[in-house]
Amino acid sequence: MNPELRNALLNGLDAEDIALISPHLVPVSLPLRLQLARANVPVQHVYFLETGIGSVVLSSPSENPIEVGLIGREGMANIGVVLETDQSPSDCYMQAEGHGHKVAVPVIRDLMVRSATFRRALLNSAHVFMCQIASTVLANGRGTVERRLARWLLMAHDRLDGDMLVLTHDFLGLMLGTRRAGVTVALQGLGQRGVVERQRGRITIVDRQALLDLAGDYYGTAEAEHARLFGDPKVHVRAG
Amino acid sequence: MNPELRNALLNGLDAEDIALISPHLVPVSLPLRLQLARANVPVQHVYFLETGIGSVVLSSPSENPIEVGLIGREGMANIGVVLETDQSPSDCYMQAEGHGHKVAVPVIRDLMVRSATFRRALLNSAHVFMCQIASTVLANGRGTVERRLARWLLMAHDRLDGDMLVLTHDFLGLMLGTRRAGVTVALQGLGQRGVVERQRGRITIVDRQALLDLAGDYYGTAEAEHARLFGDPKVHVRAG
DNA sequence: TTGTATTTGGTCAATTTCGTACATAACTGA
DNA sequence: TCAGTTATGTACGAAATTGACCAAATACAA
Repeated sequence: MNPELRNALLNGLDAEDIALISPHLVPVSLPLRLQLARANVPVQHVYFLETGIGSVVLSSPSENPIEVGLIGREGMANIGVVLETDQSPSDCYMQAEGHGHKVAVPVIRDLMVRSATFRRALLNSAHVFMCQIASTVLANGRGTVERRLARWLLMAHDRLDGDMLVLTHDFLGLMLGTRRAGVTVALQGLGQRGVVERQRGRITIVDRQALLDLAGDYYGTAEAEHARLFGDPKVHVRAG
Repeated sequence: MNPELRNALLNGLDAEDIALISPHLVPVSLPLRLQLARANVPVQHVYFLETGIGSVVLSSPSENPIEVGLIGREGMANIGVVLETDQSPSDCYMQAEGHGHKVAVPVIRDLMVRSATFRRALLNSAHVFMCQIASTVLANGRGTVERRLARWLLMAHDRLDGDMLVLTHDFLGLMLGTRRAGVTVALQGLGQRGVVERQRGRITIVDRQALLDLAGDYYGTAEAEHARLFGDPKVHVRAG
C-alpha cells in the first residue's frame, strides 16, 4: 500500500486507516538498548518498528531476566496498550538497532474506537504475539540449548534485512535463559556444521534450512498465525 | 454485585454491563477433559468459569504438548475471541471439573463494540493471561522441577475451593513439561517437608506459605496484574 | 472376590546443563 | 604501541534431568 511503511501492521491497513494514523506517526530512530518500556511504569507511546528488533524481557527482583518475545517489523512494541492497560510487568528494549514510528497512547486509544479494521489489526497482532510467547513456553520447557538457539536465530533472522546478527554470546545466554558458555558451545556446533559463521560479536546465518530442521516445531506456530491473519508473505519471506 | 456470579470478570462488571450480558449467559457444567477449544479450529463460545480449572495447552505434531496457562474463575477460556480471531494454535480443556457460563462468539463481539467498560474488562483479562504465559516462560526457562511444581500448585490452588487437587503425577508431568518420575520425586520432597499430602490420584496443599517461598518470583506477577486491574481480593484471596 | 488397569515408588546409566573458573583472542582508546 | 576492556574458548566437577525400566500399591469392574 504505502511503500514507505515496511511495518506489516501498518502496511496491511486500508487507505482509510492509513489516512487516520499517518498524521500521528512520529519517525524515531531506535538505537541499541533503547528502552521502549519499563516494567510497571506507564508507557507514553507504542512503536511500530520498520527495522531492528525489540526484546520483551521479564525480570524479577531475585532472578535473572529472561526474554519472553521478539518484536520486529511484523508488529509493534507495547502491545499492552492495545489491551487497555498502560503498564506491564515486562521491560522492552531494542536489541538490534533500527528505526520506526511511535504513536502516542491516546491516539491509539482513539483510533481503536473509531476504526473497526484498525482495532482488528492491533488485536490480531496481540494474538500473534501471544502465540509467540506460548511457543517460547514450549521451547524453554522442553528444548535443549541448541534447539532454543536455533529457534531464536530464526526469529531474529526473520526480522533482519541481512543474515548477520550483532550480539554477544553473553547476551544470547541472557535471552535464552542459559549460561553464556552453553551458548558458545552450541554455536561452535552450528559453526562446525556450516550452519552459521561466527565472528567476535556477530553471527552470520549461512544455512537457514538447517536451523529450521533443528528448531522443528518450536518455530513456525506464531509465524503461521501471522500469515493467516495478515497474509503478508513479504514480511515473513523466509518463514514461507 | 451479582452473588450468583463468582467469575471475577463478570462480577467486576457494572450493573449495566451485567444487564447486557446476562440474557446470553448459558450455564454449563464443565466435566473433566471437556475440550473448550481445539487447536486451529474456530470456536463457537467463550467460557466464563465459576469453578474448575481449564488448561491451555500447546501441542505440535512431533512434540509432547506443554501447558501454556491455567484458567479459572478469574478469567475466561478462549481469550483469542477477544483478540478478534476465532481460532488459535492451542488446545484448551478442563483439567479440574467445574461449571460456568458459555457465551456465543457473536454476542461477545457485539458487546465489545457496544460497551467500552465490557471491552476493557475483556482486554485487561487478556493482558493478565499474557502475563501469566510470560511468567511460565520464566519458570520453564530457569526453574527446577520443584520450583515449577510449586508455582503450578499455587496457581491451581488459587482456582480451587478446597486444598485438594485431583490429578496424577503423569498429568502433572505433561503440564510442566517434565518426566512423570521427576514429578513423583519432587512431590516426595514436598511431602517429607510437610508442604503437601499425597494420596493416590490427589494432592492436598498443607503449607501454602512454603510453596510461596519455593516458587519465589515465578509466582505472583500475573496475580499482581490481576489485582491491579480487577482489584477483587475475593478471587485471589490466597494470593493477597 | 478376583483379575485388570492405573498410579506411584524406585532404580540405573546416560545426557544435559550448571557454576565457576581461567586463558586466549580481539577490539578500543589513550 | 600498550594497557585496558570485552568477547570467546575451554575445562572441571557437581547438579539436575532424562529415558527406560520394573515392582508395589491402589482403585475399579466383572
